[in-house]
Amino acid sequence: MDIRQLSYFVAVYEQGSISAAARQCCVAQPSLSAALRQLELELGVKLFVRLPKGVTPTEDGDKLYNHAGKLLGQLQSLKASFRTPVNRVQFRLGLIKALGVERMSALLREFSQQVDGLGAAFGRAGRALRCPDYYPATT
Amino acid sequence: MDIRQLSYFVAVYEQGSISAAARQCCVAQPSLSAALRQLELELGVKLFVRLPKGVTPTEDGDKLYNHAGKLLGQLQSLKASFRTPVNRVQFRLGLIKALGVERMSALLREFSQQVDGLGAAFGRAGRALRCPDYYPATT
DNA sequence: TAAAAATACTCCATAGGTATTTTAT
DNA sequence: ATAAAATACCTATGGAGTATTTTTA
Repeated sequence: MDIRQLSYFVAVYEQGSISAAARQCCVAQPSLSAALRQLELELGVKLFVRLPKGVTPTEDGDKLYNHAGKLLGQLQSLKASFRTPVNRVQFRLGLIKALGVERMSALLREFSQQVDGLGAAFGRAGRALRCPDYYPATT
Repeated sequence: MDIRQLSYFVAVYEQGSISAAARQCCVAQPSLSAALRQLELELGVKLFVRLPKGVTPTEDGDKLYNHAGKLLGQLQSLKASFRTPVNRVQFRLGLIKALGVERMSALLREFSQQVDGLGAAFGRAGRALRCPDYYPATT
């Protein structure tokens, strides 16, 4: 069990649908299905009943949701307590799809390295990630 | 930030040494060093001062330790609330090093699949992991 | 029967290992 | 001088993707 699985679970719980949660989390639907399966396997309980139109939590699902909410909340407060209140500077960043993921990613990496303090906000310059085409972000 | 990093951090904090914590967690010392570096990078603070004989927490290290303790505690209680209080059966399991990790791992996997309910206790039959030779478990 | 979930694969980022060098008192 | 931490490099596990099939009211 890890943070990732729990936050995916929460998203599914709140959306009432794995696909909708996938759109919200900007990951592919099978990734969420897999995470959910792991969680159910580890806990040894079914968390949702699968219906042809989404999912609904079981009693165990409800129970986990309460726990998970508190836990994720605490993680948030932990992060918040360390986030240095830097003086923020507004800027715009234009990106076009035609650039392609890899090149765009490289540009962003270079950019974030040149702007001092941005690295900390982003964490490390990440890998090239794209929101899956199949699941456009129409939350 | 994830559970793994936080529990490694706690181990280092409580042991006062990365190497000692590595022995305790049964992972190699560089793995802990890496996790710690990630955490410090993400939070943007130094968590320990490195001394020739172990490490001592900074003020930020102390702060994180309090948060992390609560968070890990909550995770524990979450797991506990789902751990079905099965009727436990005692048994012994003999293993010899000469078997080799892969074969031993395969045997354990087969074994845990045959014993009903053991899978849940183990989680999924794990990958072949070995406690590094260099860091024998002399906690 | 149609939308959602599950399955079957492929890929690559990264956790973890070994070996070695650097650090700090 | 020496024990601990950091660095360099490699392997392989598994998270995330795409494509497709299966499920269920």
